[in-house]
Amino acid sequence: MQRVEALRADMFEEICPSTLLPFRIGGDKWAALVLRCLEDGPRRFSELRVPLARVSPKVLTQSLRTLERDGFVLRTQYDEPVRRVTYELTGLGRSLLEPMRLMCAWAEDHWDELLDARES
Amino acid sequence: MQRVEALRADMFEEICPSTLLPFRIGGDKWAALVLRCLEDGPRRFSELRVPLARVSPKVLTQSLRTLERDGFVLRTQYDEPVRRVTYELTGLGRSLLEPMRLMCAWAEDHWDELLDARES
DNA sequence: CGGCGCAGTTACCAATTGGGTACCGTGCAG
DNA sequence: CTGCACGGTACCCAATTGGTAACTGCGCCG
Repeated sequence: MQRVEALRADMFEEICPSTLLPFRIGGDKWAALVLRCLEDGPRRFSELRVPLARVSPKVLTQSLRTLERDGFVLRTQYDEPVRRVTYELTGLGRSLLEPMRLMCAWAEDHWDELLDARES
Repeated sequence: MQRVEALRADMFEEICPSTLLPFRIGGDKWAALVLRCLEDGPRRFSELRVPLARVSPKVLTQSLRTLERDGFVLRTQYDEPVRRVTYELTGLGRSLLEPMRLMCAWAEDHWDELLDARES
């Protein structure tokens, strides 16, 4: 009944030793990962916690609040008896995905050079 | 006799309320500006201080050292009797300029939306 | 009634970042 | 001999970031 696939717990297992990358997207450390989680549509808080298990609820909330404040994410609270909240990309947020992909492309292209530089 | 134009003191006067931008390039706050100063060729420490007058020498040194460590900038010390040091972009550093320009383009395109979001 | 899932919040703590001010040694120019 | 430009260091401090652990209130399930 779900419109899109669930997020996988290992979504960020292998990628992104992100300290190597000379880019940062969004205000804080986890913003880029959150944005990627929202690519396919709205997600609930607890859905986001699955791939971002390494991030404590407090920190995830912080990240989401900042993203909301800056207009990249829309938070919606449903007043069904049982509490439900979703987060989704705004137009502005979605427009960030393309630059993000370009940066990932850059990083892939220059991966070896980055590693070389760090070793010495 | 200088190969390229001097850097202007007002180079960064008007632009970049950079806290608005959802991007960060390089490890620290000033890295992006330093890279832009080196676009046209090697520069001496004191040349860099002109447009970056707001940045104390200590902080500028930090920034340059990080950029050097990460392989984006090459530091060269000349053993002429009078002390001379230059900084220039490496190939890797130069390759960062293009993504930087893309991000600036993105920022210009979405400037209004960014402002709107921040106001509310 | 007990406990669980949801969507957080609160209190507290440690590390990192960012920055100011002052100072240093060398080599010239006057 | 004095002083200045150069390319930084040394020392200290404040703010921000990132993080843990514990707790909250609500509704539901059994």
